[in-house]
Amino acid sequence: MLVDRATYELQELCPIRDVLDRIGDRWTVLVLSELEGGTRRFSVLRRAIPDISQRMLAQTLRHLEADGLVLRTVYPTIPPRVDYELTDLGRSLIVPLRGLIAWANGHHEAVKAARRRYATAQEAGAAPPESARAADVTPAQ
Amino acid sequence: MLVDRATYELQELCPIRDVLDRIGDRWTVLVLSELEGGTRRFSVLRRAIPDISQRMLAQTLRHLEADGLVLRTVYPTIPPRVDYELTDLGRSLIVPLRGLIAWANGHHEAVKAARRRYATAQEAGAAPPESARAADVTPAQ
DNA sequence: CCGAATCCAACACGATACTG
DNA sequence: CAGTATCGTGTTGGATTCGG
Repeated sequence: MLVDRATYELQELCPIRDVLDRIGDRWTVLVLSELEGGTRRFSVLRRAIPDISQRMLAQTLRHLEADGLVLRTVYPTIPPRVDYELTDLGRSLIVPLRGLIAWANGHHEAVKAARRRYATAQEAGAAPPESARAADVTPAQ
Repeated sequence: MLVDRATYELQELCPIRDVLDRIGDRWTVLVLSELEGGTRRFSVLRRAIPDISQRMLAQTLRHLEADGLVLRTVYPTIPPRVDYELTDLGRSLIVPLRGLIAWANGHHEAVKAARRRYATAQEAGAAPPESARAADVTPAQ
């Protein structure tokens, strides 16, 4: 069994869900990816991930810091400057993450193809041939 | 770099996000875990994952089917019977997933410890000593 | 420059009721 | 047995504004 059911049923927060809740959000993996290249400043991260909002970047970094995956260093200069870098724990997460990313890149086309097949199969089943449409009584709303 | 930025910026849906959106939801990994043990009927899956609602189980299975990770077989008997099983694509995803799960199990304590440290550090900074509380001018609301 | 606070829309999820 | 339909709710994330 993939997941340790006993731990899960004890309700003491399934470790898998705990981890997936984080890496499953929209930006965490992208931020980890940037930090893999070394220490980065907040503004550098923003520019590197153009469509992340300030709010989400700050939130994502705080979560990563709280989980001990990222180290945050504040330099009380003017203007202020904050550096972020992976901890050892953070770097250790990158290893299995790489496996998942490799799978995603390697099988994304297969997944998209499956979705197209599924979508067309669905309309074929859900949408009757045109000759029958006029008699369709199910209301659109 | 962990994530293929070029693909990401082309906006043609980053494969990583596409995969994480799915395995990041509440039930997908749990369902995959059950199906790893072999073919399962709908009702068996429900009993195996006690706190999943009928709605979420059906939805999760439909997503997995659409993505080509799970094969759905309907037997038009009375009462009806539907079998679910992993496809080859689904089984191939389980491999990297296992790595992530191993990390989660192996480092969950470290993450929880980091969170406790972070939480206490936060209250220490946010909540001034009692002697100063009376003079605190920042309104609670 | 870094980030907190607020407001708001979209959606994931659960509970319940109903169907073939 | 195996779902779908509907409703209500909490959470996620984006836009904007303010502060140190």
